[in-house]
Amino acid sequence: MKKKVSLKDIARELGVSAALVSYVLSNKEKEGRVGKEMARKIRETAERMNYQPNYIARSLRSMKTDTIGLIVADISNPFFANLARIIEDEAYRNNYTVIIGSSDESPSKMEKVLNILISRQVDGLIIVPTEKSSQLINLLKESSIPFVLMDRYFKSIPSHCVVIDNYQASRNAVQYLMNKGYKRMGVISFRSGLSHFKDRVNGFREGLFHAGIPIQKELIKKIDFQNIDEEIKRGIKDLFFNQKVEAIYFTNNTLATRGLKAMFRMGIHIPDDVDVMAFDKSEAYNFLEYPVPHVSQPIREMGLKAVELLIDQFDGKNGNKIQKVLLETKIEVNQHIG
Amino acid sequence: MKKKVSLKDIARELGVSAALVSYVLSNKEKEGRVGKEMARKIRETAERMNYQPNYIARSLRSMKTDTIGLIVADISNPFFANLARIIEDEAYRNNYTVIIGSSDESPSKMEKVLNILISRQVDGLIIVPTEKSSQLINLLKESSIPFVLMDRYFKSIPSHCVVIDNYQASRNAVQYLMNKGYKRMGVISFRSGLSHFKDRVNGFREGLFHAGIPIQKELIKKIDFQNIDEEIKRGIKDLFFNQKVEAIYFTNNTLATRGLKAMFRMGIHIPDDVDVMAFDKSEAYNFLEYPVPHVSQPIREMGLKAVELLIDQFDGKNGNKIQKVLLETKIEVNQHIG
DNA sequence: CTGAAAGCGCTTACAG
DNA sequence: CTGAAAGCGCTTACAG
Repeated sequence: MKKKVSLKDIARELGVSAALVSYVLSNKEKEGRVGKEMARKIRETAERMNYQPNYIARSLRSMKTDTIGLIVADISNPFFANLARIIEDEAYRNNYTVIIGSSDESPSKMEKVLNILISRQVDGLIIVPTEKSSQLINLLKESSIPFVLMDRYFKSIPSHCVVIDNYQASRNAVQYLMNKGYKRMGVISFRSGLSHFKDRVNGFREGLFHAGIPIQKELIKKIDFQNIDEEIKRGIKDLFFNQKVEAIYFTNNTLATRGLKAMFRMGIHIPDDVDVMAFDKSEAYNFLEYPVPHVSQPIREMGLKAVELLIDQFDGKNGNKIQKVLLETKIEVNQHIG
Repeated sequence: MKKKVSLKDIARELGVSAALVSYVLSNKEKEGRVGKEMARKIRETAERMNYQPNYIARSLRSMKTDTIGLIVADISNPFFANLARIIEDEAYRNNYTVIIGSSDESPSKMEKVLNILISRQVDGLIIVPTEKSSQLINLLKESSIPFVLMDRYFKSIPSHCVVIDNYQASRNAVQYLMNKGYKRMGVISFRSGLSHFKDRVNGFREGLFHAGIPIQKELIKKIDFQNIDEEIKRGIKDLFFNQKVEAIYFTNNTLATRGLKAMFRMGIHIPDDVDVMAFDKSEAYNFLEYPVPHVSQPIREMGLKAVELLIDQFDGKNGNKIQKVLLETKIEVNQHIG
C-alpha cells in the first residue's frame, strides 16, 4: 500500500510551505501571488510525485463535496435509467459526481435514501418524489439544501422542478384519437395519488368532455402497482368486450407494454379490433405490426434542465425565485431504435 | 441557512469533552468507557439538537468514505441498469453508497471516470472494463485500491472478478439448437476484442465443431458498434437468403432485439422460415408469436457477488487470494415480464 | 470514568 | 513574493 503524496510532501521536497503549493495547484485566481519560477517547480514536482489532491480534505474545508444526489423511483426502469444517464453526463461535465438511490415509490424508503445522501453531504439533490412524500419535501425545503424535483411535483409546495405538461399531453393524445374518428375510448392508468398520473387521466377526461363526449366511469381503469398483469387483463377485457371501446389509452410505458402484451396474448388485433395510444416510448413497440402512437417525453431536456436548475442554485443565480420548468411533449407515431 | 450542529456543540451544551460525545455516538465498542448516565444524556441531547454526523470529517480521519464506485458501459442499457440496481441495494444494505459512471465502451472515457472516482476516494470499485483497458486495470492493481471486475475480465491479468461462463453458455445454446435438428446455423456478434463476445462466438464455433459440423466463415457475422442496424440487416439477409441457415444465434440483447426487429420488418417468419436463439433476455421477446429461447444471465447473483467480493477485500478476507467467480447461465424459453 | 491534544489534508485570512 | 497559523469536524492514543 503506497502512501499517497500530500501537499506537505511536495512542500517538504521543495523546502517551501504547504500554503504555497496549495496556491499554485488549486487556487487559480491567486496564483499570481507566487513567483513564476517557483510555480513551475511546484507543478513539476507535483507531476513527478504523482500528486492527487485529497477531495475529502478539500471538502471538509470548503463545505462542498461536488456531489449530486439523485433519487429516482427505480434505476432499473428504462425511463429513469435514461434520465440518470443524461444527468450523469451533465453532472460530470460540470465537475460533479452523482450518487444514486432508488425509492421504489415508497415514501419511507425515499426518506431513508434522502437521509443517507444528506449525511453524505451532497451539495444538492435531484429527486423524483414518491407519492405521499410532500411532508418530506417540506422538511427538505427547511433544511435549505438545494434540490430540484423532477417528473413529478406537489402543487401545494412551491419548489424548483422540471416536469412535463401531463395534462396538455393527454389532451393532445385524446385529440389525436378523436381526429381518427373515435368517440368511445377507455384509459388505463395507475391507482395513484401522484400528480402526473392524475393529470394524465384528467387531460383525457376533459379532452373528451370538451368534445361533448359523455364520460363514463367504467371507461377509466385504475390499476394497482401490486397486481399489474392481472388487473390489466381484466381492464382490457372489460373495455373491449363489454364497453366496446374503439381505442385504449395507456398512461405510461409499463402499462402500455404489459397491456399490449396482454392484448397480443388475447388475440386482439390492433388497430382493427381496437386502436391504442401510449404514454412514453418503448422498444417493444417495434415488434407490433402496427406502429404505436405515443406521447414522447423530452427526456434529454428534462435531465439537462434539472442539473442546470440545481447548479444555478449553487451559484445563487435567479435569486430566491422558484424556477418551475414545464416542458412540452409531442406525439410520435414511428419509433426508431437507438 | 441553519448551521449544522457538531459534536462540539453537544459537548458544550453538556459541559463535557467532544471526545466523550464521540465515544458515545460513534465508537460503539468503547462506549463502555462512558458512564451510563452521561451516555444517556449525550444521546438525548444529540437527538434533541438533531445531530447529524459529518461524514466528510469522519472520512478524513478514518481514510474511508463508505462509497463504492461503479463503472459500467452505459447505465441506460437495461442489462447494466438492472445490475446497477442490484448493486445499489446491496451496497446500501452494507452501509455503502454508490457513485456511478459510464464508459461508453471507450477506454479513454473509462480512464477519465476511473480517475474521478479514485480522486473522490471511493473505498473500492466495481468495474465493467472496456475493450483495450487492460493497461488501465494493471495500473489500478498497482494502486492497491480494491476492485472487482464484472461481466468481463482479462485472462492475462489475475484479478477479482465475477463473470459468467460465456463459452459454456454458447456451447449449451448450440446444443439446444442442434437438439432441434438444425445443422446449418449462423451467428451474429459484435466485432469486438472483449473476452465475453469472443467466448460466445468460440463456444458456438466449437460446439458445431465437436458435433462434426463444418464451420464456415460466412456463417459468422461480426457487427460494428457504430452501424448496427445497417450491418445487422445485411448479415441477416446473407445468412437467410444466401447461406440458407436454419437458425441464427444473437450474442447479446442489443443484437437480438435489433435483429428480430429487422427480421420482422423483412417479413421473415420465426421459426418457420428460420429459428433463432438469443443471449440475454429482453422485454421485446414478449411481442413475438414465437417465444425466443435465450441464454439467461444470473444478474442478481452477479451483482450480489461483486459487492461481496469487494467488501471481502475491505475486510481483508480471503487473504490476498484472487477470487474469480464463474457463474452458470441457463437457457430459458418462456419469458415473464416483471 | 473523563479530558486535553494531536492529527487527517487541505484552504485562506493574516502578517510580513 | 512567501510563511506561520488557524480551523473544517471528527477520532483515538495517551494520560490521569
